[in-house]
Amino acid sequence: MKLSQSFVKTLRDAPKDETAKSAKYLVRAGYVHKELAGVYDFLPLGLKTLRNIENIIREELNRVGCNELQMTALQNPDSWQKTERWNSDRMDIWFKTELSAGGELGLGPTHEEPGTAMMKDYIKSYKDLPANFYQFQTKFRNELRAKSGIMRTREFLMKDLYSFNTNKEEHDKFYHLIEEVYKKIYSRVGLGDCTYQTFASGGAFSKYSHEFQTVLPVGEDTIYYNADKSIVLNEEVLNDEVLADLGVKREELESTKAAEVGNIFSLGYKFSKPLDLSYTDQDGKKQLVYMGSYGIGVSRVMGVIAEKFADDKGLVWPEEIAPYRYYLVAIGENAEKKAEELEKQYSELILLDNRNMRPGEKFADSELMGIPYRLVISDKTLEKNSAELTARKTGEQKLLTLDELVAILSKV
RNA sequence: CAGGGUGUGGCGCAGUUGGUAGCGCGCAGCGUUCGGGACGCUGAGGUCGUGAGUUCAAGUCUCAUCACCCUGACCA
Repeated sequence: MKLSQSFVKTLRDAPKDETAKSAKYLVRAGYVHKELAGVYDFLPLGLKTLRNIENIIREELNRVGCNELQMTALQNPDSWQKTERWNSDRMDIWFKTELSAGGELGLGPTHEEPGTAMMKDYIKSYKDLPANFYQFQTKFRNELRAKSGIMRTREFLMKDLYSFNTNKEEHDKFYHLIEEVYKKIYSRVGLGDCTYQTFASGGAFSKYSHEFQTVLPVGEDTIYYNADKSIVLNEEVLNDEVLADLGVKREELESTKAAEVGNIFSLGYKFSKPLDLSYTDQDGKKQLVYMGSYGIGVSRVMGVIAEKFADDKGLVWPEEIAPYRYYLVAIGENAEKKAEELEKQYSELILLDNRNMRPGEKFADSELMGIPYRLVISDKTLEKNSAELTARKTGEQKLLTLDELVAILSKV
């Protein structure tokens, strides 16, 4: 990609209505544009980053046999009324609207109800189970207060997965499988070292749920953990009963701030019962479907990663999710020619800064944008038939011959 | 939703006791520069969030309202 083709400009000053470090940089570097409080446009670089995270999640879910589909954002009140979640007293984050022809509609904040209702058409027999589906879907939540840039918004991209099983035992196996999948996902997006599976409130239908929390000073949650971090729990379930269940003492736990980057829930019959999602078992008897739901806020994960790794010069993306892996700067006419050739061949990997600017500005932007590696080709490096490679994260620099460079580029 | 704060060119800000609205960055043109956010000259761009009111006169005072930010509450 050539930067000269982009309409996006980087900003020297952060807009004053952003206070989160990640939000300031995401706006300055041209990844996102703010429409309203908690409502953001994803610009080309931002969208590419978001898609990279999305694709990692997709790959890992598909690997274990999950089915991707897409449901609607517009919600029929019917199924929500059956679970009593249409009522704003029970769900105070609804965006509701009306049909011109009459009748109410909601903008989906989550999809348990429509997903359960939909599956009534496909699950009839024990032979139809187990089943699951997931989607990447824009969710709408009328939060009283949006904050922290793209980490807590009113419109956001979420991966939601729903599972349907004959009984708890079968469900538990899937639940544990997804636990492992999630760990792999967080590891691949670069959060593996600082993300923990925690015990959290399970609501009315199960004792616990699990959250995945990334240690982050500006996180909204407080988590407690023991010495080897084999036990981690959310502050909301820090009580005597839970401590007894987990076999730890309060004094053995330390606390830290963290941001929730995912959750997994055993739903049991909470939705299948009111919506009557059932199957006929081997004995010809009607049984309720045992359900689970598993969410990852994709755009929030992007915000958490931005917040986690940004330094005083700007964003620092882990390699797997960066919009481009190399930021290429050419100095001098011969170098420019060489750079154009490289960009043409590896346009998915290389962001070529061919804007008519001085090198210093380009270097600063490469750092602001957080591209993992900066490549500089100049008349000087060309004398040695080489290019200079600088790692964004460490600042480490080395000279590569052009042959070595091409070898690296072809391998990615 | 409670408490607090902020609204002035695209962005960041200044604006005194009420008296013709400024600066930096950015933008446009010309020239010199070109490995760490260059420089000179010229120029464009603002009903001061919105609406009422006080006054000869309001960016400035009063009231209302909207938006945005922070803390809290809320948060499958």
